[in-house]
Amino acid sequence: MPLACDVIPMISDARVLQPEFIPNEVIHRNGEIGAISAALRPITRGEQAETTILHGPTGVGKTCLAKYSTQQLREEVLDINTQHVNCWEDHTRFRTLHRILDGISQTTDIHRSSTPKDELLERIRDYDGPQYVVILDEVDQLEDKDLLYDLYRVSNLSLILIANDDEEVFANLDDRVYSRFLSATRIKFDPYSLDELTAILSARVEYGLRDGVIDSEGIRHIAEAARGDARVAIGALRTAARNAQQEGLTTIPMDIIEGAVPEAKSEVKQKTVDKLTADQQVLYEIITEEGEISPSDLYAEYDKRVEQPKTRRMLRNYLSKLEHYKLIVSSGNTRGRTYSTYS
DNA sequence: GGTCCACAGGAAAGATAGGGTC
DNA sequence: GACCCTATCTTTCCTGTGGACC
Repeated sequence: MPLACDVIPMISDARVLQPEFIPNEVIHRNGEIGAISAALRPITRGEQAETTILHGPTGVGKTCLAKYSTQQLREEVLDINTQHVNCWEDHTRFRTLHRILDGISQTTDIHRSSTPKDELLERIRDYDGPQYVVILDEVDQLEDKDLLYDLYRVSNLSLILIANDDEEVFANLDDRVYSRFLSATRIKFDPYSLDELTAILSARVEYGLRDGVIDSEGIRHIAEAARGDARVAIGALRTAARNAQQEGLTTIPMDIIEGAVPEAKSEVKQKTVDKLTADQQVLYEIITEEGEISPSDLYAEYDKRVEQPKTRRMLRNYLSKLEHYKLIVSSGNTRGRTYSTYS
């Protein structure tokens, strides 16, 4: 086996293997791209775009396509602003508004402690610059859904909303807000088929790895194991390439590919776990260890492990968050309820 | 059928943290 | 440094639901 220092690096462009990479050409989503472009087209005439809702399971390219479409728009329209807001991280009204203002450089004199959130909205309302496209990713995590109504009414501002389940987003909206979004363009994203995922991976291999590093059988194996989730597939490809390179190999053998798939799935899950608070992580840890556990046992075990335990009500909030992000799953009602890990 | 109890989740109030102003 | 204001987090209180038991 050649030493690592003797071999040419197999990764020619690591950016291509990153989950946040937006390719120059998106394949197998022509229908969805067309629908988003049509919704955004009014912007080319200086008008507000139609509100667009992208929904579907994780890893099907919703965020990628939203960003890709706004990039394409930037090439067509000289004067335009865009901003991506992750509502998991910026889930409060203040933070979301702050992030939106950040996209038009209006946050230098805004302070959490002294600027009322009403003033943030006023600033956005007063915005009279070029058309502004805001992508609200994971919009179902937004605490104050009335904000959608407020943003909807801002001229020069167009919304692209991204969620796993569009019904969940609008389930608890009052009629006034709900009616505004009835006419929005809704685009459903289905999981990629095996052939589609294979083609996506092949494109990444072509631009990200040196020739002959991985064969078509290896690519197809990753695509099969990813089960329609491009995020897992690209992660597995990245992991396999990295592991093979660390071993000083010039190609990626099948045993490394097979090991990379569960590792990539674990990495995807770990990224979500890392975003949890310490208390949320303790709950997740207990459920992972126990496999299946009743609420009362879970609360008791949590109390044992934490110095300053939160109230049961707070833990229920945490648990619903864990469930929403498919880290855990609950089954049964009232007394028969249990929590278990998501498989 | 009535009662009890575990549980989920909404609403409102309280506590806390961070930063500005004087 | 004390006070004030604000966003955010947490707790408290409450209601509704559904299974278990008599």
